[in-house]
Amino acid sequence: MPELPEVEVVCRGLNEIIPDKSTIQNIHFYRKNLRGLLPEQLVKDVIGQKMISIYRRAKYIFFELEDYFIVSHLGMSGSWRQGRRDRLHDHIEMVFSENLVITYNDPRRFGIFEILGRKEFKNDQRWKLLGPEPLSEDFTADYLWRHSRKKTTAVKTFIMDQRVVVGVGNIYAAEALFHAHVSPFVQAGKLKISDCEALVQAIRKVLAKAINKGGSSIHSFVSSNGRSGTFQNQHFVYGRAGEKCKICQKMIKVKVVSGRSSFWCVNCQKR
DNA sequence: AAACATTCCTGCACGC
DNA sequence: TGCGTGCAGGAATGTT
Repeated sequence: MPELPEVEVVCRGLNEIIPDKSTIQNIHFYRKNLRGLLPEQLVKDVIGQKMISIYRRAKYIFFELEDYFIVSHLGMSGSWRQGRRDRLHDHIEMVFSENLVITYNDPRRFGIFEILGRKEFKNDQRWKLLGPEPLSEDFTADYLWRHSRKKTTAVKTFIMDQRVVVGVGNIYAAEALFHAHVSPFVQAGKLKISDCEALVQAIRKVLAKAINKGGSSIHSFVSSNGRSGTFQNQHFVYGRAGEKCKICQKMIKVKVVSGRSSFWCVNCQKR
C-alpha cells in the first residue's frame, strides 16, 4: 500500500482529524508483537502529553509530543483511521478524548509503532541514513548523478534505495522510470546527466500527482478519512503487464529485479 | 495459489 | 589471505 504519496495522504488526514494541542488520554494495544520497541514505562509516560505536530519524513509518520515522539511506519499494509477498534487487524487505539480515537490497522504487521524520548528520537540513526525528500530542493539531477557513479545496481533498485532518495517504492519507481523514458535495468552508474534530469522531474511529477489524487489504492488502501485514492487509474506501467502501452500501444512487460516485479514498456523506455 | 505495496539482515563475490 | 564494500536474496505475514 504505502509509498510516499499514500503516507502523505494518511498524514494529512490525521492532521484533519486531530486538532492542535489534543492530549493523549490513552493508548491501547491489542497485539504485542508489532515491530518497534515499546517499553511499558514509555507507554505510561506518553499519557497526558500534548500533540505538537504530526508530520511525514520519508515513509514515516512522526507524532511530535511535548517530550516524546511516536513513530509510525505503515509497512506493507498499515493504515490509520478515525474511530474505535472494530475490525480484524485493528492493533492500536490512540485515545485523545472519548469521542476522538484513531485506530491502527495492519494485516501483515510489517508496520512499526514506537515511542521515543526526544533525545533518543533525535539521535536515532535511522533518520540519518535517509536521503533527500524527492519534493524538496535538495533532490536535484546533479545530486542523483553524483550518487549513481560507479553503482552497478539497476536504476530501479537504485531509486528505491531510501539512502538515495526517500519515498519511492515499487509502484512509483516503475511509473517514474516510464515517464523519464529510462529502462529499469540500466546500471545506475551508466546514467547520463540528462537521464538524471528526466528522472528527477519524473519522480517529482509522479509523486505530486499521486498525492493530489489521494494515492494509489491497490487492494485496499484508504486514507484516514476513509477515501480511496484514484491514482492507480493513472498508472502507465505498474500492474499492467500484458496490456497495451498508453503511449505506443506495445505490450507492457514485467520482469523481476532484486526480487520485485518491474513493469516497463520496451519501446518507450530505451534509455 | 502465487504474488505482494516495506525494511532489515545475511551471506556471497569481488577487489585491493 | 583478509578485510571492506556492494549487491542480491530472503524473511517477517495475511490477503486476494
